[in-house]
Amino acid sequence: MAIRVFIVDDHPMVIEGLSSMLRSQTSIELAGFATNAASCLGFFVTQSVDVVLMDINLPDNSGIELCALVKAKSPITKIIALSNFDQLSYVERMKESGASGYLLKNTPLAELMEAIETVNAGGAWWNYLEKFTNQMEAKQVMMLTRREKEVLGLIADGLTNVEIADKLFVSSSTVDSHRKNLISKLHVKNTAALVRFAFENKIIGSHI
Amino acid sequence: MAIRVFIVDDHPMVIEGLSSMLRSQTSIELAGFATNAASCLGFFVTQSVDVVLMDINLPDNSGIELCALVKAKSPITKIIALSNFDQLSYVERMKESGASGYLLKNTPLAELMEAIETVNAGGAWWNYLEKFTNQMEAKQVMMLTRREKEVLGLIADGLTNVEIADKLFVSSSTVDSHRKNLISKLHVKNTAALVRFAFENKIIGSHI
DNA sequence: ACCCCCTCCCCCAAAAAGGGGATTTTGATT
DNA sequence: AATCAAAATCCCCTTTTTGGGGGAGGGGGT
Repeated sequence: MAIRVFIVDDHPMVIEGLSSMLRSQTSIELAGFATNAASCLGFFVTQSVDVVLMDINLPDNSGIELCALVKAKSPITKIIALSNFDQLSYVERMKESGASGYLLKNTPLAELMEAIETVNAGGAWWNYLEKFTNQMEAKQVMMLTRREKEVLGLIADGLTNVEIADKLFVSSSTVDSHRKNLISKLHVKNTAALVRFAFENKIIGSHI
Repeated sequence: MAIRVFIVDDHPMVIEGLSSMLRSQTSIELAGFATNAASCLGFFVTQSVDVVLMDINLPDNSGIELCALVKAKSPITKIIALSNFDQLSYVERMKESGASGYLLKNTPLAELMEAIETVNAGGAWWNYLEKFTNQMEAKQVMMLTRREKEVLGLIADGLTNVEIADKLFVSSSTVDSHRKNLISKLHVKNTAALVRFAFENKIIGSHI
């Protein structure tokens, strides 16, 4: 019997990525998806699934609340929280709200399947801590400051250092520093890769 | 009497976007949707609709063939082709295969409704040419060549002109030309914006 | 007191942008 | 087979923008 999975994420790209990965798996049945909390709750009025992959950051309702609401409507359903690097602080709160596991959004298929099967069988999947403490510096990688994210967004808009400096009322040297820090923190070597990385990891695009 | 609409697109995000737009319209009845040609044809074995919104690019069968097959099974059904910018070359072929209209995937609701109602009433909706020829160069915008897309992908990977040249066994001048053409065709002013545009319009990254 | 963030500056090399122009290859149409 | 348009290839020039390596001071929070 296939594991019924539901996806909640406000980023179409994430839904697309996950669902295309899961479609290749015969043991998974994609029951549906939602891009906001309301339509997710709407789904659970009439239906239920085995596992929900749920983004922590949602536009209308935080994943933390939604998690509790879904568990209230369908206690058998297992919830796996999804997030990007920069939202790790909320993971513990998801656990308190009834989630059974946690995954980064860019998790490879093998681990995704393992996690789904584990929580579906009643297990937990909270191994993210190991991953990050293992590398010590990886934690740094995730932590983009407010200003850095802001600059990153403007870089992706196609603005040059001077233009960004102009917009933020700072010197172009400052913007240059931020740019260099971004490149260094995200382990990329130029702006193109920076923008791509930012997009794929939804560092920009989510809460601009 | 509501216009029965069916959606065919391999991107869940597109289906979700379109259906959520159409759900708000009382004059539309969403009859169903499919993410591939096979399940679309399956639907038409037993049922029929007034209008099909059909992606040009499908995984198992090209929209061009599917278009003809659907028209064969249900001649009264009107088909509107859907695509992104970079697939305009196929639009004429859709017309030849029996489609009644064409829309970009990110078309606003008002125009979407107008198009559906027009083709349902027996009319045609091919005004994309006006939009693009209005700006003369806009037609160019959509037409990225194979090589340009290839270079764009490598640029987004973070490679420099020299590295790309090395990989493609051409001179860096050539890659530079492609880069300039991309910037010019897509109406952006630097690489960062180029990468962003490419991502948002799924010229790259559509199959992560 | 300390660390991190934000701010700003230096130098220099590398890469990209903006403007030209040119030739060969390829594909489709007579 | 000849032709033509489009694509792909290559080169010149200059200016602007990034990238890589530093260092350094002020302010806020723990």
